[in-house]
Amino acid sequence: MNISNPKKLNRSFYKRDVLTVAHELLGKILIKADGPEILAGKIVEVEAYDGSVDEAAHTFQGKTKRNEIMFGNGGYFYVYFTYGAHFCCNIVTGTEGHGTAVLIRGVEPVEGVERMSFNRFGKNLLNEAEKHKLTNGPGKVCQAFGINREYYGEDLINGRIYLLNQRRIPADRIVKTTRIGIKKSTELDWRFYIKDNPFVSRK
DNA sequence: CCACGGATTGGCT
DNA sequence: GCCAATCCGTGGA
Repeated sequence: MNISNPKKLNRSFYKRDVLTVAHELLGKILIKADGPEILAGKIVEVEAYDGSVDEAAHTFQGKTKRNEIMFGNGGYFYVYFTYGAHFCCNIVTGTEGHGTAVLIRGVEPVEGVERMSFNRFGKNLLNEAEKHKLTNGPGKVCQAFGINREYYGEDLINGRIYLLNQRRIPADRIVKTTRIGIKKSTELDWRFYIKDNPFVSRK
């Protein structure tokens, strides 16, 4: 594993402003350690959501059973089900009462590629040319990692899912654009991705 | 109870 | 590029 500084991110990292955390999440390693097998991937694409100003956020219309984890402290996992088929996972940010989170839209596999391929396609990937299809999208990341509603509310400091610190991606390697797949608050440039990385869902 | 539509994906034109 | 598939959370009656 190509990890230079394998230290778990702590609570204070997540409790900051959602846009700051979104930026800094790029390049960090997402780990799922549930049982003997480790799955790991470098975060390459994210989107920020903030219910206080952002109509596209699930928290915009107040607290419900589905979104309540987003209103708690940062450093927890918000997993939701959508389009009758897909799970998407988010990193909750901020402090108590802030309905903010960062959607993980793309990761570059670091460890457990075989398992990810099996989770996605039911078989081992054959060609290098298709490898990017493993995890270049929010639903794909969850399917590859086996993330479902069982992980709703997982504590990223003491749980089966956590992040490892890595050097910050330089600003000139980060692209900032509008978010994908939403109909409201489309003017906000709250999507961030690592330039030229093949595991970004789209330009 | 019922209707609506979604932070997506993959297949087909 | 377009569009159907397919649950279920949410809100209103």
